[in-house]
Amino acid sequence: MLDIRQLREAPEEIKTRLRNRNGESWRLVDEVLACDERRRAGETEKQTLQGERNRLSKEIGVMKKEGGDSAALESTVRGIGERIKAIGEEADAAEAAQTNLLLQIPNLPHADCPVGSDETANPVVREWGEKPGFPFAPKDHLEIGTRLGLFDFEVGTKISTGGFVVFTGPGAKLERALIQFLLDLHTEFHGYTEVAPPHIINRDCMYGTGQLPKFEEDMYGLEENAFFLAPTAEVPVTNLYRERILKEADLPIKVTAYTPCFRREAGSAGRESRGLIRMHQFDKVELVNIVHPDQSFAQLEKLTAEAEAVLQRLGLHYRIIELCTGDLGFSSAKTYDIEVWAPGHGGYLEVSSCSNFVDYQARRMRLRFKDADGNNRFCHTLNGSGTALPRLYVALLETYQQEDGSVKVPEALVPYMKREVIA
RNA sequence: GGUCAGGUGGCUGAGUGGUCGAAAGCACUUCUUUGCUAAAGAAGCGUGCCCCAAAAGGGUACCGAGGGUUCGAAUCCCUCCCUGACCGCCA
Repeated sequence: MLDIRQLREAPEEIKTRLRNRNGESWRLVDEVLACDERRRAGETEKQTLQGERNRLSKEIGVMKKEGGDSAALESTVRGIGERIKAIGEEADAAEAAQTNLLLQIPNLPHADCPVGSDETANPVVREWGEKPGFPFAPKDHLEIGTRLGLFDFEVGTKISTGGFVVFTGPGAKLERALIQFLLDLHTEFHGYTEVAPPHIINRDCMYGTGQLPKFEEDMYGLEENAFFLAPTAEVPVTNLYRERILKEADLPIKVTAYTPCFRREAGSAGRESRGLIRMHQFDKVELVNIVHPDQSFAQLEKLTAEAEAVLQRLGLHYRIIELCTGDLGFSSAKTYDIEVWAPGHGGYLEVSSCSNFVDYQARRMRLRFKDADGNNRFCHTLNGSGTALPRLYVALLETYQQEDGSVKVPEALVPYMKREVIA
């Protein structure tokens, strides 16, 4: 949520920055300000009347104690009460409208965020490693995995529906090995605390991190959408700290979690979703940071490096791109995507998205810290995938495939897989 | 799922219609004193919003949430949520 005070002070600047995003959210700014004006006028009047009522009610109390007749005063106060109710309803309506609009306005892109309308304008920030060469034509992960019996899409569809897969035998073990490897890496080397949160999450949390109110249809709802299957661990983990006032010394907070993620992915199909690339349920290890506002952009660099460490240890070629204003997620001020090279697929696959939300989520969830002067200030929140599993899986199979159809296990995973080759 | 008991400030806990944002204790902060790894005393110590150019200050709301009754609600009534105990069921 944007700061209403900031909107009041610099509405034109905010509109300009919102216009760089896709969508028409900038048009809401004037509407919000109109609501804000009505709201404040109503509140001021209401509070004046409430003060009057409080004062007179006390007088009635005193009068009754002394045995006087308070009927006339009571009637006056009753009239004030009616006006409070009427004015209060207007003020409440204005406030509700204002909040509703604010919840629909996305975060401001960072001032340095490259301006562009879609992903073709995302600059490549850096690359690591090189595309591996093969003395044979590399196969894609579906062919490799099917031949080795690592997963079964047909039976996934049979017991659920399209977009769900069953990992089998060594394939299931590889999935588990990757989860272990990722959690160990982040807890042992990057200073993260591990949590295992619920996967069924209530609506308040969805508002807190920004999935609601705009993206309700992207999620799997339960109990008439009173709850949702978590689309990412970002939601439960960040909301662990919702409505809290932390001590400054508590920051930064770094929490990691493995969870399955559930997404409807309506309207996605084709080559970009072949095989494991886009599933309705997938595993992910998430990294969440809650930091001091002065630190958040520096922390975004560190967070990205922590996610990159995954690919480096696994020896997978990748590149970092920065999202331009038109491609930036709803709640984010700045985002780096990490894209891993998948030789059989013949393209880069997004395995991680590392974002700084600045105070946008924190304001929605009233997550604050008390600074040295005793003021309550909003924390900054960040998160990044560290990393998503299926595409990592794809890149591993395709990068480490051998001519005989077997797959070499990268050194970092051997202790978890307890073998050097999947054949 | 059922029955009963509860939900008050960071914590414990008093308050059953009026001067209660709320006693007291603990914790915390500052100061004083004695001195030594502690003790005693004093003061301070919730959050949001509104008014004010700002600071100072003032106002208003908040005692699980939302409604209602009343001149006036932490206190009475209704609905919901949550917690605990016991029973049932169960990995």
